[in-house]
Parts: sequence; structure tokens; C-alpha cells
Amino acid sequence: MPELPEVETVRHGLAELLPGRAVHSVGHIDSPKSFPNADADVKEFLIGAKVLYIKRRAKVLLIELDTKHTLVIHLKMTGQLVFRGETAFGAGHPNESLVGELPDRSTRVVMEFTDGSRLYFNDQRKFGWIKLMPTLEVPNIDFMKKVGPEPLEADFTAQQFAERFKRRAKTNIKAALLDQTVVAGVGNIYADESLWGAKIDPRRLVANVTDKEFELLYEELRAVMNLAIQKGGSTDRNYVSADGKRGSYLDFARVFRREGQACPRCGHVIEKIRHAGRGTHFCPICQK
DNA sequence: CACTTGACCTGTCCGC
DNA sequence: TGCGGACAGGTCAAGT
Repeated sequence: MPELPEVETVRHGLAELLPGRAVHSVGHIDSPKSFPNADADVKEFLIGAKVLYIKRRAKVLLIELDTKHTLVIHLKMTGQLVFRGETAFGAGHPNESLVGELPDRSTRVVMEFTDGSRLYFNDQRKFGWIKLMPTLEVPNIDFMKKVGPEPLEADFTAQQFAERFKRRAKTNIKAALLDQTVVAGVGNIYADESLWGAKIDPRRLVANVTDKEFELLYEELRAVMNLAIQKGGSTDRNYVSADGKRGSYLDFARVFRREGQACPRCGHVIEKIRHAGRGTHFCPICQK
């Protein structure tokens, strides 16, 4: 579910809501897998800790605490982080929220702050997780060491982008785009959308993609992700922002979840196939 | 090392 | 209406 634009939207929402609040208690409603830390660490470094900042790297959220510890959070496919304060967002604002009363049956962890507000970690499929670790150790996680550059950073160039793909020359361009060690944060939605924008067939071998095409793909990926952030991300069924709202990018999507509809560029019918292990949407005529 | 596939879970939707 | 199977936005561990 959440790709870079969705996680960035959650990060931005939490950054408005959490800093300055102190943790009062943490409840494991369900599934120790969702929050596997030893209780001793939680007691020592989480309970009583004050939230400093919320950061993001790739699709990972980082909640930095004043105990030199950080909550590292991955939402994977169906994770949600929803904040509820004194004025509940859910009740009375049905048009604002996709989630209702909390906790609900997919709530895995509840963090309560000293002012009574709460952060709910919901995750239908239980793939997501929260880990508490020393802030200085976060860069040493395997994932952090391997993950590629942030595609929206101002100093990330088209040349660097093209260069990153060389290691995956013998696979197809879609699988390479989804590879987090090539570029960070791209998932199935924005892979399909950016390949359509660059008029590249998702099945093409990386080795056969030209420099010119990489440059186009770079521009399209950044454009699509920036638009998605502006629209609060993409909500298919699960994803919501920190205040429980849907994202509206899919209203603007050109191919994702649009199989059977006309390609906005050439009018041919958009197809959906299974490719690189995932549902893949593309226009078989104008994506070469 | 590079590449592909299956596993992790729950829920939903589609065809019979 | 019931039931089996496929599929869902992400990452790893295993396999070749």
C-alpha cells in the first residue's frame, strides 16, 4: 500500500500532531510481531519519552524521541497510523475519515500520550512493524545501508538515476524500479504511472532502455510522486493519512487500476497483466 | 552476485 | 448463499 508519497503524507501529518507530546502508555492490542520489542526497553526508553521529530527514509517512518531512541515504523501493505486527539476526528466527521471507531479489529498497537491523545497502529495483514531502537543505530539497519537515494531530493540528478540501474541491467525495467536498492520509495502504483508517462513498456529489459528514456522516466517519476504528495497519496482501500483521510491521487491516475479504460494519450484500451510478480497496468500501444 | 519466486497475513471479490 | 481460488499497494529469505 503505502509508497513514498503515502508515507510522506503520514509523516507530514504526524509532524503537525506529535512533537512535544510525551508517551504515557503502550498497549499491544494484538500480534507481538507488530511491536516485538522487549518490555524492558519500552519501559526505559519509550514510556515517558517526548516526541522530537518525525522523519522518513524510503517507505520507513522514524519517530525520534528525546531518549536517544527512535520508533522505526514500516506500514508495508495495509498499515495505518491514525492519531486521535481530544476532538475525535472519526465521530461527527464522516466525510473526513475512512476509519471509524478506534480501536477496531485491525488495531495492533495503541500508544497513549500524557494528554489523553492516542496514536493507533492498524494493520489488517500484519506485515507492518514498529521497532524501538537507539537513534544512532538506525543507519546501521540492513535496509538503511542498502536502500537507494531519495528520488525527490533536489540534488538527485537524472544522470545519477540512470547510473543506478546499471546493476540491474538484465532484469526488466519495472522490477528494477521496484527494487529499493536502486531508488528509494517506488512501489507498484508509481512504477506503473511513471512508466506510462515515459512511454516505456514495463517488460523492457533495463539494458535496452536508452539514456533519453531514463531521463524521461526520471522526470515522470518525480512529477508523479510530487503530484501524489500534493493529493495526499493514493487510497485504494486501506491507506489513510494521520488524521484518517483518504488520498485522492487515484482520481488522477492514468493507468493504475484503469484496465479496460481508454489510454488518455492514444485512446487504446489499458491492459492489466501479471508481471514482475505484480499486477501491472500499461498501454500496449503507446508504451514501447 | 543477479535474478526469480514464494512466504508472511487477512480480507474481499469473482466464478461456479 | 456457499465455497475455492486468485489477488491486494512491500519486503525478505530462499532458490536457481
